[in-house]
Amino acid sequence: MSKSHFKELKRYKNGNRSGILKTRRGPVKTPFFMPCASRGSVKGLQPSQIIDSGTQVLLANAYHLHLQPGEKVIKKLGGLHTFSGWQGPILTDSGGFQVFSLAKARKVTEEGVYFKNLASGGEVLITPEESMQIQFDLGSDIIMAFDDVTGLSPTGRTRSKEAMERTHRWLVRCITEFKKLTKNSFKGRTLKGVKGTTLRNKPLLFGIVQGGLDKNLRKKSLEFVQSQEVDGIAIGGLAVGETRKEMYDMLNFLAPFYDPARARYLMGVGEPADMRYAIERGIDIFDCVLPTRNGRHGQVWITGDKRLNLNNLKYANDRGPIDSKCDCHTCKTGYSRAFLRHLYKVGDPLAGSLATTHNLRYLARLCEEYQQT
RNA sequence: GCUGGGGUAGUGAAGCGGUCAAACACUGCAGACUGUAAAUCUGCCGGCUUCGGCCUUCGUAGGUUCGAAUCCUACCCCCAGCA
Repeated sequence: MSKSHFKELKRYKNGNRSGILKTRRGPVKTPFFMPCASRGSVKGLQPSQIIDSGTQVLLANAYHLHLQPGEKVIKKLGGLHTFSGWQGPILTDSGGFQVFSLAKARKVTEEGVYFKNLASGGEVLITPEESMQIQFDLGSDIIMAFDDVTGLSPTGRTRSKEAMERTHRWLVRCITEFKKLTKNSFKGRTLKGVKGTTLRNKPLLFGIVQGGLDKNLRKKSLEFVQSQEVDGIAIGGLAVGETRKEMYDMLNFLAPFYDPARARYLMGVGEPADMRYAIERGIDIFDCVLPTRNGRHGQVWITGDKRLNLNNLKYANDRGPIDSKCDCHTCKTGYSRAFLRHLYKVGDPLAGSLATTHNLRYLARLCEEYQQT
């Protein structure tokens, strides 16, 4: 970390702030939401459509891209931006979340995590160092530390301390490897592919706070991560089975302790009400599968953070748009709820694309309400 | 017209004397989804229900039997082959 890559433009009384995160692919207004493009694409959408939604940054996944098609292939083909056609900033997740989501098929050791490749049956070891290498090869603009994520369902809260401590040890290893990988990345050098712009060629590195639902652990973890050479602070290990109240309590608790000079990223959260709550407690960045997955499954948000299931029979004759107050491409074009329902019923993937477009716009607009203009 | 095969819930399709309101699949209806093993998964899907059951169904009409979607008879349709 040379100097701060985050500029706070305005801080409001109730805790939220707006700012600019400077990435090597350009500045990004905060708060912002990143859709998941785990395997390189936001399912069903082209980059132009993603841009239209007001989306600034995508999230891709080191684990999934490592398995298929492999970071070496992507690197050879010019990096993930060239490969996928998305020229904006990309944040890559480290594979840490898969320690949780693929818990049935993995073994955690101090060295790293052994994952069973559920497609091929083989075993893959991801270490903190390898995660850094994968993300670096992909051409990530914001690299996430490799962490140990545990669930917080009522019966699965026993590993928080161990996971936090390992996450800290791994963070130190991540930083060492990150420095090694980026020692030839220069400030002020023009990045290939971004014409006419002079940007730093070095990606950012974010550390991740763990600690489960234990406030002492969380505070310790936050202090540890903030003591390290990281460009941003991520809150990990929330929205993984705990109650909404428990998550809110933690966000409230942590709010006073953040370093104002660094961006704060609440990982995995994307329910509008949760985002508002978090933004008002100082969070700048979000990602979540909800707008994309729910969109494919027929659920969309409408004004008031309410959900609507477009598969429902009651929309069969509804000639109105998803949300008459919405300025997304789907609503503005005039696609009716009836037509969208029909597309879901006949299994046309256009339904998912149109709904995803709407949902992404909904979250982007939510963030824009808080951004300094 | 003859010979053979067949008609089962919205569709396809099991069942071939009792444990059948009837497997399974699809469709239909509803729900879930928070750093994507997810265009996936779960529930319901004859009618009524105080959720314990009750009632009406397996082409139609009769019959055999304690008991039939399952056996017999007649009839009505469909399909294949022969005329």
